[in-house]
Amino acid sequence: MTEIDDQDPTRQRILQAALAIFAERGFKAATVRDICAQAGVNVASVNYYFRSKEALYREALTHAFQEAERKYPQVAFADTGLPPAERLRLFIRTLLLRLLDDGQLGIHARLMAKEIADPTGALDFIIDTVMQPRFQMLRDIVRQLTGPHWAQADIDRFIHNIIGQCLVYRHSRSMVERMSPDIIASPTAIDRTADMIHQFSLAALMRLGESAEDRS
Amino acid sequence: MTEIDDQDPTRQRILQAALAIFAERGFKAATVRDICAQAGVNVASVNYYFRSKEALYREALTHAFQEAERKYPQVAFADTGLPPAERLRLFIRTLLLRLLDDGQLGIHARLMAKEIADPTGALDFIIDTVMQPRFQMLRDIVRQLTGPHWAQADIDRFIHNIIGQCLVYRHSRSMVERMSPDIIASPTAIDRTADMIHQFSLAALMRLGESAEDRS
DNA sequence: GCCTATATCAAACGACTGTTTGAGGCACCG
DNA sequence: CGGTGCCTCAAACAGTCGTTTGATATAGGC
Repeated sequence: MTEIDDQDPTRQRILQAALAIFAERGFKAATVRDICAQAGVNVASVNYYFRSKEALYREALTHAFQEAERKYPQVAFADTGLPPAERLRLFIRTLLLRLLDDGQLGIHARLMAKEIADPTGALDFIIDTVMQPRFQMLRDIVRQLTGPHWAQADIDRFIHNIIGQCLVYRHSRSMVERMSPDIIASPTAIDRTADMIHQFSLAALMRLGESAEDRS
Repeated sequence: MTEIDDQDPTRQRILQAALAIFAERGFKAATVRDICAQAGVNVASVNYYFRSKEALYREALTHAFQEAERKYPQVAFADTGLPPAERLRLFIRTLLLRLLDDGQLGIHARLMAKEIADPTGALDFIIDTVMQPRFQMLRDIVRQLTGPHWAQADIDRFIHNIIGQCLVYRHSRSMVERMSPDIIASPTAIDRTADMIHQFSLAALMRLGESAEDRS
């Protein structure tokens, strides 16, 4: 929180507060007044430094992405030298930990999840430039694990299945905590959950790969 | 829409309109004026027939649940005479179809998804009376498929994984449609998607069951 | 000292929200 | 006919939202 010391502290303070509140409540439910209260500045400051709430939101999104890429690059996941099962494990683990981390680390993952659940159109360009290549990488990994016998549409279905297993712990967190209070209560439990998603998905992909091979 | 002809048509019209709009936008984003406009009644009618927007929401939720149970009971899923793999298939298929159905059939599933994603506390009692037994049934099914070697917490993780695979197609619909435009575009494609979630989950559970057996 | 640009502030604006009000319409009953 | 209860309506209410305004303070150049 106190890492950036620009020549413009109040602007940065607004940006940091906006990140936290947008990530927590989404674009529409977040209010300019709450952001300014958390930043300790006047309400008019948002429209002074940024032109509008929407422009602040866009800038917060791109800022969060650049910071995340700079500080926590998905380098291991992108390393094509690693075995595909290990790359899948790293992807799942990183995604889940970020989705459930309430601190600085998870902000951009939670922003993305909110934006995807209730799109404002503000980060279509981020989706095209960041998510598309990442999705393509998942396509390669999954295809390596299942073999060449599945259609592209089914490979994509597998990917959405895997991502969905991670997202459910954020989008349906209230339900998860009510039905199974222990499984995301501690860092150890979250680790185990990430591991289980990986084992679950890997087991599915390998068995489906084998059964598809049999049919050929 | 024109199935219920009570002695009180306008009250029913409000309820129907509320169901559609609440399911589409969630409690907070839905406005009383939009509901009344869709129902073709005055704005004051909501507070006349129901006491408040929140009371209307509660009544809409319970009404949706009773209607869904009456018209489309999860009877096949609950049939313990069926093999567990088939019961799992029916559960996944029914859930996904309801989540993606924009008509009357899917309203209560989409209402639930919205409520779980952004809880108002209005249906805690529904969760306890309806979801808990259903979740317990899933526990039995999954345990039958994996064998007795997994801890209860991990069984629960598998269940959330399965549910998450279905929910992602609603919560992240915009992302799914952007990355893979074809996989939920038609009823045929949705059928295939439901089938793939089932195959994916079944393969995972069986393989994890075998590997756990080996270790014992 | 004077001027200008930048920054901050309380206050207000207009649009929206859920809710309340009070006047009226209408059917029914004595 | 007069009255009673149920319903519907436009209008207004109080609150919140994002945004704008105009005043005020401060710092730097000449």
